[in-house]
Formats: sequence, C-alpha cells, structure tokens
Amino acid sequence: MPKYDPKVIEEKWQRITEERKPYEPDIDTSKDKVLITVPVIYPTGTLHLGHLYTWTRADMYARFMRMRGFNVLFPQAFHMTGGPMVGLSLRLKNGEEKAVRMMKDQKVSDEDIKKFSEDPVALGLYFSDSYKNEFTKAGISIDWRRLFILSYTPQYSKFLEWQFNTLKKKGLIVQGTHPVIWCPKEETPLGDHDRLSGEGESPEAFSIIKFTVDGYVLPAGTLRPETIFGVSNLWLNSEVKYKKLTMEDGEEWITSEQFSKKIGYMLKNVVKEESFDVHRLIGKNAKNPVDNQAVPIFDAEFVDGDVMTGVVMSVPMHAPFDYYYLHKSNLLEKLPKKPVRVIEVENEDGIVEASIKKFGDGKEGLDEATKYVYKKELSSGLMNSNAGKFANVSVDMARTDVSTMLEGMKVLETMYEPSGEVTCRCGAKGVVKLLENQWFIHYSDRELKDKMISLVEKMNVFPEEVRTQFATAISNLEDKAAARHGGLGTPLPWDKEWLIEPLSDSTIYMAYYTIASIANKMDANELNDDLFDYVFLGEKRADASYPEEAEDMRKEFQYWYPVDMRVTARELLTNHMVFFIANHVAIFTPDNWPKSISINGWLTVNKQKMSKSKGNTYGISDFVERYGADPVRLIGTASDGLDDAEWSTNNTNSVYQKIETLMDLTEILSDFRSESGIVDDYAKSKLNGIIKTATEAYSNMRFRTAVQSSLFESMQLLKEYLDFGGKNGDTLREMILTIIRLNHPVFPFVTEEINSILDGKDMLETYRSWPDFDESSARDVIESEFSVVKNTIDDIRNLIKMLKIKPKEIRVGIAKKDSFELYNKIVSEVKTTRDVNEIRKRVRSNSKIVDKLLKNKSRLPENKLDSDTEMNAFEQAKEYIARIFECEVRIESSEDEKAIPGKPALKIA
RNA sequence: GCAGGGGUAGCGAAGCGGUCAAACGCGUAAGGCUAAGGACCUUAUGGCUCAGGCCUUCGAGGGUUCAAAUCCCUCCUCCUGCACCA
Repeated sequence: MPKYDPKVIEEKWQRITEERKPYEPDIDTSKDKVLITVPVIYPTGTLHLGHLYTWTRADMYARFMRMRGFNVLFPQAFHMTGGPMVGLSLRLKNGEEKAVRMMKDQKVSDEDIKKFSEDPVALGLYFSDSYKNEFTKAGISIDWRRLFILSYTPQYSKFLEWQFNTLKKKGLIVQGTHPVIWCPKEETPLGDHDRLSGEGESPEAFSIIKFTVDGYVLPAGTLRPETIFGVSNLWLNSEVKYKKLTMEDGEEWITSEQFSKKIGYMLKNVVKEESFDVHRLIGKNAKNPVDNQAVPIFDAEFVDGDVMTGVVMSVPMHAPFDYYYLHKSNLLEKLPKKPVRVIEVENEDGIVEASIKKFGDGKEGLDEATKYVYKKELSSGLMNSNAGKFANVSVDMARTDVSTMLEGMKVLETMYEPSGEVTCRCGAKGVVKLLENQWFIHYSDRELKDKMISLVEKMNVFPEEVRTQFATAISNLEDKAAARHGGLGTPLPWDKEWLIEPLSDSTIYMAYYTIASIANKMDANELNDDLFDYVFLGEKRADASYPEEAEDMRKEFQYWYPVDMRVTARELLTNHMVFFIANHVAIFTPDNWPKSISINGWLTVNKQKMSKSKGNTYGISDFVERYGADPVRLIGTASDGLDDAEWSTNNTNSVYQKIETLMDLTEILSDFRSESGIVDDYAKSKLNGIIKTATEAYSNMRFRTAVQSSLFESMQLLKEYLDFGGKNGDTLREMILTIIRLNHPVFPFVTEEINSILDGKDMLETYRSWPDFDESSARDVIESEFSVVKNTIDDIRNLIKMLKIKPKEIRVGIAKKDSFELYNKIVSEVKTTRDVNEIRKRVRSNSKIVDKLLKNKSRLPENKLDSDTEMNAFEQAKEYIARIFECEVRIESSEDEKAIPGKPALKIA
C-alpha cells in the first residue's frame, strides 16, 4: 500500500516544473489566451493563509483554464509605494519592540533587521524574494519572468508617467483644494493607521456666519445655517480665552484661542493676533447679517472653545441647549423680542421642549435631544414664513440655498473640523488642513462614470451580488487625490515635488505585465510616451523613432490583453477595483477593458480572523511544511461567495484519506477484469453529471461547489461503484482519471503524480486534459433506479431495527410490469397538473397503486422508472445487500399490492 | 448617517415554490479495523413510533398558495464598507 507523502511528490513535481516551465507561456496564436491577475502585494512580512486563500483561487482558475486548452498567463508584481515600507523601516530604526519581534518571528537575522532599518527598499526586496519562494512552494503557477516592483522598477515608472500624462491629456487630472485630517506637529496627513485614536473620523464641514458688533466680526460656527432666521442671541464664554484676529482684508475676528490656532490651516491669513477680553462685548447687541436685527450677546458656560469658533448663535426654538439655558438663566426676558420658530415639523409642535422632557436636561440628555431635533427637522422639516422667501422649502434644500445666499452676501464661509477627536501617534491632536494645489484624478467626471457603469453592466462579476456594489461605489465616486509627499513613489511627470500615491499608481499596471519581460531588459530612457502610445493604443507618430523592441511589445500587448480574470479580497472592492475599472475605461479602447472580476471574503482559521496586528496569522510556509501544499490548498475552496470563509486544519485530514484511496486503487487496477454491467452505466452517468457540475462551478469561480462534486461526490460514487459490485478495469480507470483531473486545479502535485502513473503522460496543463461531459451518456432512469436501491436499503435497515430481529432472508419484490406503466403514466400527468382528482380521472384505474402514489400531494412521483432496470439494479446490488445484512437476499417479481414501482415489497424473515 | 449583505440542525454551510427532517463538510456517540495510531470504515445525531409511519422545525409575527426555509408585508437582530488610507 503506497503511503501518501506530500513532500516527496511535491519536490519531484516542483523540480519538473522548474525544468519545463509550463507557467511561462509565450504567444501562441493557435490558442485562445487567458490573463489572470491578483493585485500587487506589499512585501512587508511573510505570507499568511489569508493570502493563500485569494491566490489559490486565482491559481485554481489558471490551472482549470490551462487544462481546457487555453494559453494562460498568471503574472505577479509587488508594491513598494507609499508609507508601509518606509513606516516599517522607521519602526525598526526606532527599535519598536513589536516590529522587531515580528521580524524575528519571521526568522530575519539581526544583521538584516539592521539593514532594513536603514533601507526600506532592502526590506521590500528581501520579502519579495521570500514571497516568490513561498508562492512557488504552494504551487501557485506564476510566470515570474514578468515580475516588477512598483516604485522600484525604473522601466515601470516610465510606464506610470505615460499613464499620468495620458490622463492629463484627456482632462482627467485636475488641481484643487482638499481637506484632510492633519497632524500639526509632524506636518503630515493623518491616515487611519497613523492615529492613536479617532480611526474613521473625517473632515466635516461647518459654516461660520459673520455677526458684527463694534466693528468686530463675531464668526458664529454652525452646522445649520438655515436657522439664521431664528437667532435670538449669541453666546460667548467669558471663561474661555479669546483672540482678536486681524485678517488680510482688514476684518477683525473675535474667536476662541483654540480656533485661532486652527484657522491657519483653513487657508486664511491672519495678519495680527491679540488677546481680547470678551467682557467688553457681553451684554451688547450684535447685528444679524441676514436681517440686521439686534441680537444680544450673552455669557454661557456651556460654550466650548475647542468646538468650532467659540462663538455660538442661539436658536432656542430649534436647539435644546439654547432653549434650556435661556430659560434657566432668566435671560429670556432680556431678549428684545420673543424667539421665533422657523421650521415646522408635522405633529411636532414644541419639538425642542418635548425632546428635553424626553431625554432630560443634563449634558447627555441635551446632546441626545439635539441629535433628535436635528435629525427630525432635517428629514421632515419645512421652513415657515419667518424664513422669508425660503418659506415652504424643505430644511434639506434650505440649508444649501441659505448658504449660497449668505455666501453671496460675503457673510458665510465654510470651514472644517474633524468629525471626532483624532490623536496622532506622536500624541498631537489632529486638525483639518485644507491642502492646496493638490492633484486629483477626476473620477467624478460624468462621461467617465457612464463608461464605468457600462463596463460593470456587461462584465462578468463573481459573485453576482458584487455588481450592485460596484455600481453604487461608482456613483459615489469622487475625485481622488493622486499625489502626496513622503513615502516611496514615482514623481508626477509635470510636478516632480509630488509623488504618485499608492492607490493611483496601481490601476493599469497589468498592461505592463504583457511587456514586462521585454521592457525590464531595456534602458528606461528608451521607454517614452511615444513608444507607449504605440504599444498600448496603436497610435504611431510619423516623426518619432521607436526602439527595435516596439513591434514585439505591441504584439505581446495585443495578444495578452485585456485582463480576463481579476481575483481579490473584498477589502479592495470599493477602492482598488473601482480605480482599476476607472483607469481602464479612461485610457484603453473597449476591447482592452477587463472581462471578469472575482471577489472573495476574509478567511478565518480555526474560528479566528486573520490579522497581522493580532499576531494570530498562520504563515503559509509553516503549513505547507507540516501538511504539504496540496492538502493546504484546499483552503482555496473554503467558500463560494463573499462571506467570511471558515477553514479548519481538520479539513486536510479527509484529503489525505481520499488521496490514499485513489493511490491504492491505481495500484491494484489490473485486478479488475470483469465485464461491464448496469452499474458501469450508472457510474458513467453519474460521473458525467459530476463533470458537468464541476466544470460549471470552476468556470464561475465557485470552488466550494466544485470541490464538493469533484472530490466528495466523486469519491462517494467510486465507493458506490465498488459496493454495488463494479469490477470493470476500464470503468474504474476512467473514473479515477476523471477524478484526478477534476481535482488537479486544487491539488496540482499529487494529481499530476497519479495521472502520470495511470496515463504515462504529465498534465502540467500543457495539453487539453480537462474531462468533457457528454449529455448523451446521461441515464436518468438508471440513476433513479439506483436511488431506489439505496432508499430500499435504508428501509430494510429501518424495518430490521423496528422488528429487532436478525434476518435470515430478505425478499425484495419488484412490482409487476403494468404497475410501472401506470406509474409512468402518472409521472407524465404530474408534469401537466398537480390536481390529484384530475390525475385520477385521466389515468382511469382502480388499482390501489394509484391511491398510494397520489396519497401525498407534495410527494407525487416525478421520475420515470422501468421494471427491467429496477430488477437489474437490484440484481446488481444483491450481493452488497446480502453483505450488509449478512443474510440471503432474493430479488423477485411480486404480485403483492405493496410492491410499488420505486418501492419494492419487502419480506424480512 | 449613507450604502450593501445576512439570520437554516452542536458548528460551518447548501437549498430560494412541490422527492425538505433539510445536501456536503466538521464535531459528537456507538460499533468495527489495526501491534499501536494523528488515521480509516460503518451506523446514529429534532421528537415520537415495533412493517417501511406520524408530529414539530429553517430569527419573530402576519399574509399569498392546493403547496413556503423558499414569494409578499411588518418587526427584531447581526455583519461589512464609506477614500487620500493600504
């Protein structure tokens, strides 16, 4: 008995692969091509099982397509752009314990760690090599000749310059101002990962409305400019420090000290800054810019200098805080006139008062009440006549319209604040900064979006539900800042101060795969826009000179492009994938737009979610070492859809067993010499169904379904064949060979081994080895009758259990021929009606069989049966039944009324 | 807040109008096989049933239908993404 030893087999086939290079395809016009890609990956640490999940899915598809006779290219590139590499290097330099330990866990030497701490690129190159090795060991069939590294390979940088110049020519690069969360100490944008706290917080716009008093401007901060018509007074807090800021245009603003520090980031120039005692203003009347009405200035302890400007406009009829404090402090009577309502909400008169009652008048209660009122009034409020010409306008609309009007009057400006508190890793509190002259890719372009949608509508998307997610992501798409300072990257060709940022330099790089093996060998200076215009767009300029490689590159691109299948995890869907689509439709002709995208979920191993930060990642190499690459690759079949895929190491066990069974059978194949019989027809018919299911499943990236039929169901069938006395060598060989091949995409090494033993040939996917299915060999009646046999065995088992006897003889009585005729007549009738009385009328028979068959409406017979086949099937299974129950079994024709087609009469004695 | 997707047996997960007490896998139990075993095989795994049967189940409630886990409505509940950051 051969023992399955993954190590021996895998080393052998890796050696052969190394020699014959089946994964390094060249142009072959006799074959259709398939280009499969997975996104670039940051080489910052060893690969874990989560990676294997995605890459195995791509690889299974690659192998499947090779076996079907396609010329398959599966390249891979790496990514060094942006912060991760530099960040990690910096952390090592600072001797950050966690980072150093992570390196040591990955068996990086002290010497190398030191090197990495000085040179982020060295770190990237080190892990690039290790990734290549790990992927190869795991049997991922990548063409490494085409490897390149973003922000490192100089030839690729030239390609990237071409991409950006092309976008610019098409008017898809725009310059503008953009708010970001900013660390004032480190002078850098604060991404989610740079934050100590405040992940997910983003810049939030608010309005300042300029009230005036004594020639000073009081810039009141508000989220609800439409309530300007209901302002009764202003609040300042005499316990907060205020400043007088002299602006460029001469205006003198009174704001909290805190705001004075932030205003510089809002592109406002403050010429002079002085302390200011607000007691000078409290009690005076300011002027409301919208109607010139006098609004008194009151002192209020609840005004927070950290929030907006430290100047608050009071709208008592629509803001619980204002309402509550005015009443509490008896300031109400000092108002020149009664506060007015400007918003009406149906069935919610006195909404403010009611909400305070409901949520309470403590700080928290008032906060809740505020939220409630804001939300209610925004969703269903209408402005009333106090809002002048905005009467009967919805609050939602009025907010924009009033803003526009006030902006026109130069009394409103828009500013930003973080939506919540953000702290930088360095400890500084994050602010919002308006970044000037930032370069954007103009993703919000109407025409571009229309093209994207048209692509998403027609491309293959697996699973299907992702399509709507793409559509919504596209419609929400805004312009994207495409360049930044710091980190690694390629300079923008026309503004070298800026580096192209990582989500923008990795959108159409798959086109570079097609030419990588040529371009990587060239002098980067030979690669210019003219050349790329020709290679990728077919536009040749009369006055330009082209290097001799130009024709070959053009041919490579024309042959291999577009991307036929792009595989990735869910996290990249709304960003990378969307930008991938956008840039393709922007730059390439429609025939070079991507054909299919397949998205998978996360992987959980032994119930734990993989996460680098939690330190519970399982390295690929460890697992491959321990279980062998083939069994571990089962991971790729963990789920069909977008759900998190649950994977347990236990799963490898059943793989071992099944492989050993196949190896055993292969070895003793020559012992099977009997003629073929009905069970052979049965096996072939079922096998055919399995091929069909598996082929469709693989085609649609449904690998869980694929493996269920090609591994589990097929092994079950093999067992059934042997159980039912199948002994024909040819059938068995065909079954094993088919099973082996259906499973090759999942378990490439061991299936190759068994195939070579059986067939004398190596698959290596270089010839068309995928089994075909043949509709004509489907034998429905035989399959049905074998189901009858299986059901009958269950029945016998049941009966024996109930009778509590040890049977000496079992007699299986097959119904007589005319019963079968009646049965099949009913089956045909059922296809047209489910009305039992109608069926009864049509078959016109008094037989008790009709009563029995029609007894249960929801279980009417639906598959045709045949008396001879039923008899033969039972004859075939007779020995098996006898073996199970250890007694005599007789198959006979029966007159007994209990003998129904599909349900033989049983006599157990 | 906005958008998308779920809730099925101990667990993971199929099914998406009728062969559904519900595939498949894992786990568990009993028996078997081995010198031994991480292994493997058989059977069982909602409840009740001593002749192949019946009853109750697919988040909760209501409805449509001869027939609903599957279609419709309401409610409860869980998850994921939201951009300058890979």
